[in-house]
Amino acid sequence: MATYQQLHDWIVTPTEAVALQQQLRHEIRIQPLTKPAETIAGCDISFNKFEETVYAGIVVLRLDTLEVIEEVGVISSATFPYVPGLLSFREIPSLLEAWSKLKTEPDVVMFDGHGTAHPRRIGIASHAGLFLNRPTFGCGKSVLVGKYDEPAPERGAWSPMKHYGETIGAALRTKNRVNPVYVSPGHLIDLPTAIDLTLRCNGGYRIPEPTRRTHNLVNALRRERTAGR
DNA sequence: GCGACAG
DNA sequence: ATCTTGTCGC
Repeated sequence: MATYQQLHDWIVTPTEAVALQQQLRHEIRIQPLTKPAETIAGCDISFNKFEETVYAGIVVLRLDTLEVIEEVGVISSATFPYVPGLLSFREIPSLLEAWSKLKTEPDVVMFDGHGTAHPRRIGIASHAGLFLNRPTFGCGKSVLVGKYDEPAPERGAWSPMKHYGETIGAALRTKNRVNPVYVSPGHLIDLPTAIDLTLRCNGGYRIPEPTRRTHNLVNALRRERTAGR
């Protein structure tokens, strides 16, 4: 089974969560990959509004063919509320449960959210990367912080996201004439590599395959386990 | 002080 | 995030 490091407790108050981020941000490493990646995993959770039950899942695919190698889904519970900037405290606990059930060890992990494109430079992708101790990056559908110039309309075009003068990520076009996705490194990876991997996960949709497939998985799980109430 | 605000 | 049908545009 896949393992991870339990760096700290998840039962914290919003104030303590921010303090933890300020402490953990210094451990994040933005650098090229140490070894070429052959497999990539997507992570996501689904839930019914107003309910604490969450359906978390992870789908692992081969980078060259995008064929699914493994997928796991778990039914868990999220106690921490959704607070902009503190998403990791709501989603990571359940995702770690799913992670522990994996038989395969993904070379890199993609998250539905941001990495360094965060007010304190430690979004869910960066935070999870520290626990998983492996390359991670974020690919979100909307911006949390940062400004950018509209990239060219063709797939592959991108422009840097800036925040307080620094480049924190990129607005990347994954499909012609369609809104861009927002890519940012999480941990043990750099922006150019994160952009490259995102483009390599093309399935013809705006959302890259790891995230898209996982989203479908957890939604199916939620609906079947919620069908009759 | 007034907005903005990943999923 | 989730709730939902049709509709405008390439």
